[in-house]
Amino acid sequence: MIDGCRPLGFTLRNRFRNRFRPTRPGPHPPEGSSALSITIADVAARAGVSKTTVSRVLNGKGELDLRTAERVRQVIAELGYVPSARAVGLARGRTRIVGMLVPSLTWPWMGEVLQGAVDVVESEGYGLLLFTFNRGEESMHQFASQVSAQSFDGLLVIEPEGTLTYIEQLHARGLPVVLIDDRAKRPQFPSVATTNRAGGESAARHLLELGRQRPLVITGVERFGCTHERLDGFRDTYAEAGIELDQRLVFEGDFTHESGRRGVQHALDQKLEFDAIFAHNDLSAGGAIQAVREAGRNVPDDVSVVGFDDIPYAEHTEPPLTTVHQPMRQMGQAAARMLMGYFGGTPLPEDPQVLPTTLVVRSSTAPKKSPSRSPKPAPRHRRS
Amino acid sequence: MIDGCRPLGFTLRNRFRNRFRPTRPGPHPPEGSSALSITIADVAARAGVSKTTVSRVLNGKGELDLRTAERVRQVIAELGYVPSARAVGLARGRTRIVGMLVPSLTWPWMGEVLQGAVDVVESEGYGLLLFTFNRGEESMHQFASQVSAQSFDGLLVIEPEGTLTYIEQLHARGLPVVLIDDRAKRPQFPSVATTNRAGGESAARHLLELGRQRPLVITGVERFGCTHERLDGFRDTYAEAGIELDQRLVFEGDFTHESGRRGVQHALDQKLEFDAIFAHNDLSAGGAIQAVREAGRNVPDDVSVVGFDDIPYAEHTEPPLTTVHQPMRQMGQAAARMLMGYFGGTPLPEDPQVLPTTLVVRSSTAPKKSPSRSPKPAPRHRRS
DNA sequence: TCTTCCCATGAGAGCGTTCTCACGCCACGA
DNA sequence: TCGTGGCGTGAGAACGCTCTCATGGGAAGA
Repeated sequence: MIDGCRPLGFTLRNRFRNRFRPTRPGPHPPEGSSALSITIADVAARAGVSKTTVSRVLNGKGELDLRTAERVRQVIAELGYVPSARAVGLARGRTRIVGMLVPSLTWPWMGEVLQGAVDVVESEGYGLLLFTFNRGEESMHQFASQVSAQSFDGLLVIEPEGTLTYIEQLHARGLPVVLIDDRAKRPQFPSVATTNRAGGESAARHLLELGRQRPLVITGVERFGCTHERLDGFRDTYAEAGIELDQRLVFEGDFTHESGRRGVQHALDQKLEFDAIFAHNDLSAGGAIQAVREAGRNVPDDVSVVGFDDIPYAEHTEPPLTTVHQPMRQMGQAAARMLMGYFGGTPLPEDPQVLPTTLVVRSSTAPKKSPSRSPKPAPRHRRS
Repeated sequence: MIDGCRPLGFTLRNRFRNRFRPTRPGPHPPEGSSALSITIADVAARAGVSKTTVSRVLNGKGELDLRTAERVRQVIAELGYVPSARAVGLARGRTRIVGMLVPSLTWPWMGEVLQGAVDVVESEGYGLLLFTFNRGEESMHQFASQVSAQSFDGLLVIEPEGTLTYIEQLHARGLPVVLIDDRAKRPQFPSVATTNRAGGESAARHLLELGRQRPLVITGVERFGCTHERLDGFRDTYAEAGIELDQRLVFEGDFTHESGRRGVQHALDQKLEFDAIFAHNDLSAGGAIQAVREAGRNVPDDVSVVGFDDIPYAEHTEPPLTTVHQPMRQMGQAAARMLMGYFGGTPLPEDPQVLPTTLVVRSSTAPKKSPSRSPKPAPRHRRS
């Protein structure tokens, strides 16, 4: 009666079942008519046991006779039965779905984070439900209503600007939330972050080692915490080497390619000397490189450039960009793992889990070649 | 008894309800004890009507007294009630979730497609459940089981290589599927595609208009349909202008930056003349540009370069890349809209919906400057 | 005034699971 | 011989909705 195509749980009849609901013959389909889709009851009947027993086999709970279990398992395989996610969700009160809220999907490093999160979530048999903040207020409403509808068990979030308070409320009200923190916000709930400050430091150290004493800094958006952390780390490291950053050489950018160009242009217009650039992301670093070259100066010799993020683009600038790698994929993974761990019983850590940045040296940086002013190529801080 | 924090549907008690299940006092919670989460029954009780009536108000079905409806609506607002997605799903037999299966999330244009799909899906009040093929066989198993569990109502898919047959099976068995076709596969089910052939043609026409008579072609992966379509369109257009492509100038690439460099290198090594390059994607176009420049030739004057895709990187190559724009976001939107339409009653179209590519002219192409051989700068096909 | 019909509403089955209890059976010890 | 206890199993409530079918009351028609 029931054959071949069952394992997928979709049959043509099933598909139309609720849309073009046929008049039902009665409360129960006539004895012996084919089931619309295999349920636990079908398995139970065929195996000659109760639904309870089948459920026990499925979930490995309770003690049951080995032979019974084996028989049930066989029937399950035969029929290709898979429990309905909807029904399990309702009965258990959980969906085995985690939500993920992101500001936009088109940011250059977003794919990495997403991939990291998806990998972990999937490998635990969970699903990843995606939400974006692309349509502003309306997006937020949609999202809020999905939260209320309890469509998912936990939330991974890269904060859309200005929604932190709302997310904090969700957390306070019991929704497990893990923030993937790209802006150094340090929220009142579990999060995964990276070492922005140490990243700035490593950029500075690298440039100092190359003998670069007058760096131009093209920052990120001023209101983001990460901008300050990156700048502070950079500035302090230079200060430790006895070099105070020239305030005129700190240019506020906005993470765009264009702002990198503008930063360089500005310095050039003001006739400010600089032998290096630290840009707060790769896009603006790329813009900076182009502007420098168009001004007839060489990268990396005249001006060495360091970026931040290490997006794929960084490999393809001319010359390939030395940059501070942010472990975006790992952050996605870590956040997802935290949430999975929580579902498994491990409490969520209060403190942010911080993953280290690493400096990736490519060809946009090089030692300063015996400049006319300073007789020694080796920078001061390396004398020991 | 019920206050403040309810609208979100999450309370601390609710959260632990099933995990650390407390011994229940009995089959029903004691009379008057606070509900764990507001249900339709709570609303019904408070409004002095039956669950049925509340349901009718929610879904706008059936005829009901205006005042009753108003009263119910008010109670719903007061309590901040939102129907449980799980329960609705079970009762209706649908989840209001669409699945989306993609090979990888880190491809440069994937974010665009995803964003397009998410936007449409969200605006219809659906959710998007994301699956990737990143972990090969295992991914596919996970995915298959979610399909069987009927976790979603329909599927948007960018085909992970080699899974077309499987997807076709799903479709045949009644799962609504729309393919976002990035490789010109022309499957046996609804899909959204783009004009690869016309894209190749427009690239050729543009180069011909610029007087470029010896183009080097760096193709995509040979086994992809899109590679052939792009090449055929390009070749045929040149043929129409009376120029047969030199077979030695057709280099098989693999869509990587590196393969673009290799293509140019190869032609250079073979001492083959060329005054233009048509690369089958932007990444390889970028690599090609760099190789050309490193060989001491100028882009666009000595060699004009046209790419394909129009990913963000194309704006930032040096010089900015002229390329054939693929409407990835629109494709995502169109596919999602098809599926939404189907849920609304419109049947899925049999034929692929084809969205046009457009040529985006930037600075990597320029008219050929009075070359020594040909006295006329204007290409032949423009004489009319 | 008595039907007839429709409109607004309610009771409750059903969706496909999980989980709580209860029960029957058998071995074992007294 | 009769408890006693544990193991394997089953009945059926609960999860929170939707939807079918039944019903009561009033307006309209005879």
